[in-house]
Amino acid sequence: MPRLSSAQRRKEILQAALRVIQRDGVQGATTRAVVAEANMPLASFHYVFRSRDAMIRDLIVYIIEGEEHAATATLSEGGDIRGVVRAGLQSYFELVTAEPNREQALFELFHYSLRHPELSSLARIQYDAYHHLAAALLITGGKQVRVHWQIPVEALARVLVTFTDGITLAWLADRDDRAAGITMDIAADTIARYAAPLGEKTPGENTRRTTNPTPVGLGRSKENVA
Amino acid sequence: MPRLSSAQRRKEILQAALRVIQRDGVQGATTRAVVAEANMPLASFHYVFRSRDAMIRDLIVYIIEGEEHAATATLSEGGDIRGVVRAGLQSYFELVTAEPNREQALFELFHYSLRHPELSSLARIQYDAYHHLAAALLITGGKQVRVHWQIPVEALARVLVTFTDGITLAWLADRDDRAAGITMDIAADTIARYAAPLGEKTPGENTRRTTNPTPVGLGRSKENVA
DNA sequence: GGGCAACTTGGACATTTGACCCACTGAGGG
DNA sequence: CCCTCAGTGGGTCAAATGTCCAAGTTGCCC
Repeated sequence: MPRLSSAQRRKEILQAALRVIQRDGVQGATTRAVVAEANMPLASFHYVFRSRDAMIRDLIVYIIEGEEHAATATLSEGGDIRGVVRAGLQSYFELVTAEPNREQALFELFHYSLRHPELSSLARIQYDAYHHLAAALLITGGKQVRVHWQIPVEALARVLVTFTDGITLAWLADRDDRAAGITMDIAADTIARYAAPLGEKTPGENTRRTTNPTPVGLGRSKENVA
Repeated sequence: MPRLSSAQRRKEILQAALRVIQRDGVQGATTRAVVAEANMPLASFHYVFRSRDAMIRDLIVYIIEGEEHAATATLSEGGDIRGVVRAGLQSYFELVTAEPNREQALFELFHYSLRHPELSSLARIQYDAYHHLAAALLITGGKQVRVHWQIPVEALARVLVTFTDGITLAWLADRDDRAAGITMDIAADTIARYAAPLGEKTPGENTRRTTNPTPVGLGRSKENVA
């Protein structure tokens, strides 16, 4: 076994752990399984990580960081906003079907975070990252086809993430590509409905746009929990 | 310890197991933890269930059956369709906030099913149940305010489940009631958009309805996996 | 070249956990 | 009254698992 820096070894262990979790789930990611996947002696594990829990924690952080990098390339060019959104959803979906185990792993890690109070902040961070990413995509996508959003992008971003989560879960359950496609059609319609050409004033009613969506944000809602 | 029928004992163990899972997660539902929760000797467990895995399997079935019963009472009366849908979402959401651990437990059990090939059929059954339930709600809800659905209810039902899943996940992560409310507003708009007054022909364009939603189901989609 | 810090590793240990076993109890039918 | 059988008790086993230590080894700085 070659001599490695702690940082390098740490990274290799994390990557091995992710592979194991994709294959066998979070439960399967025992210290022994991970070091076997990484081709290391068991003792190397605790040289780098204080405990298995600490490793999982670092893994989640590591994944979140990686997540933010990727996925900005899903934007197609040209067309109308509905088409852009639909294409973005499609390319996300193809990622899911190509690597379903990866998505499962992310969900499991998410629920793992929720279960462990000391990690629950990571669950929030994970979703904040998703929401920011979605908002960024909406903004650049909107600019690309010269529309603006009629409601705060944060709200729309949340809707987008809601769709991707829901679509992914249902597909993981029944692997029904066609049904997922239909849901994505509707999702694209829904998002596109809140776009308006850039020059247009907010409640513009001229072109082929629809009647104004019901004002949003006035729903009865309880207090926001800290 | 009173003498019980096998069926009764089975049920008590399953309920205890669910309580344990809500509290400590699927991992925490060891045979010993479950029988402790149920106030039974360990031997009773293996008297009723062949193995822990068999118990988990039965538990999932048990929960799915219970799920189908409940939740039909979430329909409010009167108003427009958008209001009915919104109110239904709200009452679902209040269920989630009241018992977040229950939802977490359901998700974890779902992912547990996905991980174990011999249980993966249960994952599909679980979502089929959700989709049927949602379709039934849409149908009765639609009748109540005298509208029909312009696209197959199966598709809309899937969208509804997509929303509830996504909303639940995001809320579990950040506990943001207000954001969830906004997403529900949009969800209600989205669903309501595919409703039309009962007398009206399909592509009716008279009242304050919007332009026709983009035809759905023509999206590019790959083959449907068995 | 010596020394020191960083790194590596082969075991070992305590716990937890699923599963099982076998003798025992008691209620109810014959 | 006896006998069957559901249910109990408590102990045992083997496997899996997280954690740790103390003895090695390597490379680099003085």
